[in-house]
Amino acid sequence: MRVKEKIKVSIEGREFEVERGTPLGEIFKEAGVKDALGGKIGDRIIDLQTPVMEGGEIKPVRKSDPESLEILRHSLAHIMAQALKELYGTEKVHLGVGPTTEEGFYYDVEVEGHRITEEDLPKIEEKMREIIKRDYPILRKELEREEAIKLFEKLKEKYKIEIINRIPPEEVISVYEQGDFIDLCKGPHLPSTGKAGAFKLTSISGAYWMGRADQPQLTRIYGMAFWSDKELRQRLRFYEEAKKRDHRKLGRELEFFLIDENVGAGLVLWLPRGSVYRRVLEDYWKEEHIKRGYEFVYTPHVGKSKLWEISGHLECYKPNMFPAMEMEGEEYYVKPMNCPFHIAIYKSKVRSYKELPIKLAELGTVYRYEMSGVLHGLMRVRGFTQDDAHIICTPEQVDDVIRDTLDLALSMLKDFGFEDFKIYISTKPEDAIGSEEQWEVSENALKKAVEDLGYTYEIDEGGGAFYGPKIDVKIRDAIGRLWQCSTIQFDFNLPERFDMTYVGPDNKKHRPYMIHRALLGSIERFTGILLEHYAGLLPVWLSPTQVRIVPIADRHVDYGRKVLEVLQREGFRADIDERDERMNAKIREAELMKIPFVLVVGDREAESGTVSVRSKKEGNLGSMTIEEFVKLLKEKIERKE
RNA sequence: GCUGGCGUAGCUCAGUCGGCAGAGCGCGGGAUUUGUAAUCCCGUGGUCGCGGGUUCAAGUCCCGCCGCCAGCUCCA
Repeated sequence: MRVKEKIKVSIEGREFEVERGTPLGEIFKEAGVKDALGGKIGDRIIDLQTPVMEGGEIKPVRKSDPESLEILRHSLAHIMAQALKELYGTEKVHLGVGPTTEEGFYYDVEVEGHRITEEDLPKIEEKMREIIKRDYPILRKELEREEAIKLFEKLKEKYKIEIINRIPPEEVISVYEQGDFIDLCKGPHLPSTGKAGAFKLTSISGAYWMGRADQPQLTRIYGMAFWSDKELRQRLRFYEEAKKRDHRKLGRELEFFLIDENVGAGLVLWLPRGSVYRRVLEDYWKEEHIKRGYEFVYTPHVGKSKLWEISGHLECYKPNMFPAMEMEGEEYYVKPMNCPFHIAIYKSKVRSYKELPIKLAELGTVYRYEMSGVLHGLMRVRGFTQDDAHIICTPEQVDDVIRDTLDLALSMLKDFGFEDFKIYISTKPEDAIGSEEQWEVSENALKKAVEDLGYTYEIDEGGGAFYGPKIDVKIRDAIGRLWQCSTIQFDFNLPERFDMTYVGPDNKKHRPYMIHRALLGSIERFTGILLEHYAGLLPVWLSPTQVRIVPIADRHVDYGRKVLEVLQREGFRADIDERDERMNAKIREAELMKIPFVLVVGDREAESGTVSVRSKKEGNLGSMTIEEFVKLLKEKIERKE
C-alpha cells in the first residue's frame, strides 16, 4: 500500500530522510529522541504511532512540554469512555465527541436506561483508576471507511457513524484500541493507559449533539487533568479563590447591585454605592466622548411597531424582544436596540457631506428577552445600558472613523486597567447583504485600524452579521472566561431600510456608511468584569467611598468632622464612622467594604493636625498632614491607580 | 429554552428516620471610650421559594411553577 517515497524531516536541528508513512516513534528511535510522547508538526500534535506523511520540522513533545497535556487528556477521555462502558454496558453507552479543553477533557455520551448524575462521578473515577492500573497498550489502527462503519454499527455507536460519514474522503480514518475498548479518534494518545496522570471528574451538564438545539442532548462529563497531583490541586484551588472574586458575591457584599426575584430575572437594581461608582463611570465616559466629537442624544424606551417593522427587528429579532404593548389600537415595543431612534434623529433633516461624520451617542438602556438559562449576574441580563453610538460617515471617512473609534475603545479599557484583551475581526458570512465594495472597504478599515494601533487580531472567518463585518474586543473574567465588551460593527442594512442619505459635493444624494458601536459593551457587563478584575478593590477614582475617617473615641469626632470637611471641599468621596464601636471594628468594616483609604484620628492627630493613613492595598502608611494626604490622593486619582 | 444540581431569618449555613424551626453575623436597646481586621450583655428576626398532593403529622416524600448555580445553544 505504502509508496516507498522518501521525505525529509528535521528534528531538533538535525535532518533525517525517512520513508513516507513511517510511524513517528520509529523516526524518533532513529534520531535518538528519548522520552517523547509525541511530536508537533505545525499546529498538529501526533503521537508515536501516527505515520508521518509529510516532511518538515518535527518538534518532540515530552512530558515537560505543555503540549503533552493534550495527549494525556485525549487518552483520559478514552479511559473515561471505557469506564462508562464497563459500568453501564458496552451497547448501552453511545459516545459522541470527547475532545480536550484548556485544562482537561470532556466526553459527550448517551447512556441508555441510566441518568448520570454527579453522584456517579466517584464511581466512574474509581473505574478509570482501575483501567489505568491495568495498563492496556493503546493501539492505533487505520481502517477503510466501510470497515469502520461496520465496526461502529456492531458497537451500536450511532453518533460515531455520523462522524465517519462527515470525514472527507481523502482523510484517513483511525481508531484507537485499549483492552476491549475501541474508539474512533484522530489521536494523539499515550502508549498505554498506565501512563496517565492526575485527573478529577468535575461536573456534568447537557450538551446538544453537534451543538445544535434541534439535535438530541447528550450528557457531557467534564474532567480536569494534569501530569501531577500538585498541578491538579493548584488548579482546583484557583477555582476556590476565583469564587471569592465572583462579581455576584462582590456585588452583594459591596452593596453595588441587587437582582430581586420579584422584580424579575436579569433585571438589575443598582444600590446607592453601586450608583456612585456608575455615575463616576458615566461621567468619565461622557468626557472621553466629548473630546472625540460625539454629540449626546436621549431617546425613548418604547417605539411603535412601524419603527421595528422598518428596521427589520420584528422580522429577525422578535424572539428576543419583550412582547408588544397595545394602546389605542397601536402596538408598541420596548427597545432591544437604540439604532432606529438614532437613525430617526439623523433623518430629521437633510444632511450635507460637510457635517459628516455625525456621531450620535447615548447611554441607551435596552431590554432583550434572553433565555432564562443564559442569565448570569451582571454579565448577561435582560435590561442593560449600552454605551452606544452610531457614526454616520462617507466612504472616504471610514478608515479614520474606525481607527479613532478603536483607539477610543482601547484607551478607555487601558484607563480601567485592562491590558489583557483579545481582538477579533469577523468577516463576511455566506448569506450577506451589501455590495462587494462595501464589504471590502469595511473589512480593510477594520484590519487597518487594528494594525495601525499596533495590536494583533484573530479573524473569525464568516463570523460577521449578515449586515456587516465587525471588531469585537473580549476581556477575561476571574476564571478566564472571555466576555465581549467593545464591539464596532458596520451596518449596510439599516441605511437602506431607512433610506438614509447625505448630499455630496456633486449635489446628489448618497448612501452613507453607518457604524454601530458600544465600547464598554454595556455598563452592567463592564461592571461585572471590572469587579472581578480588581477582586472588588476598585481603583480609587472609581471607588464609591474613597476615604473613611475613623475617630478613635467620641472626643475625636469633632476633629474627624473637620478633616471630612476638608476632604469633601477637595471633591473627594469621604465619610466618617461615628458609631459607638471600637476602632478595630470600624477598620475591619472599612476593609471588608474595600474602602481604599482609612484615616484614623485620635489625640495625637487632633493635636498635630495630621491623619494616620491606612491604605487597603499597602497597609498602615503612618501619619501625615491633611495637605500631604490630599496631595497623595489627588495623584492617585489623576493617574487612575 | 435544554441537561444536571440547588432553594431554611437581611447574609453565611445547621436541621438525623417524616414528629415543638436553630446558630453565628446583621438589626434594636444598654454598658463601654478604646491606636490599625470583630468589646460585652439583653432583645429582635421565619408563609422553610410559590402552589398542589401523600400522611394522624411535611422544612423533610411526590408533582407543577418560579428563582438561582454549572454547562449547552444564543449574546453586550
